[in-house]
Amino acid sequence: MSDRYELIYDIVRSIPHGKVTTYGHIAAAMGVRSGARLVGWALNAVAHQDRIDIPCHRVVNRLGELSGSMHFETPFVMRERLEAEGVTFLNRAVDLSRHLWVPELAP
DNA sequence: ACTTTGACTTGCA
DNA sequence: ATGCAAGCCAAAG
Repeated sequence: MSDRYELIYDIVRSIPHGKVTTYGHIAAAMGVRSGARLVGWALNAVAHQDRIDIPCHRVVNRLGELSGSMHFETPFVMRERLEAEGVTFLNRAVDLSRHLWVPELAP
């Protein structure tokens, strides 16, 4: 497990309640140019492991779509969780203009 | 050790 | 506006 993973976990865990962020922003926050795929891998590893303390449902792609929803038990649980937190949806994507949260740069 | 793929993003055609 | 290709890091075959 690399340090980048821990950094990803830390950032994802830092997402405020009712907010969402994107893979690209997380990757950019951790200093990687386009490590968005790493974020996806990290979350996948997280989902497969016991790191359920990480709100992976608050991580969406740049369009606000729940790309990872299909990796949950059911594609609906992710959206329901977000809606339960007060996140509004525009059709199939999160209203990023209202709920997008940009992580701070981590040195 | 090398190749392929993935919960992504950006750029060019 | 839509489609294909490249770039990035890490894990699995």
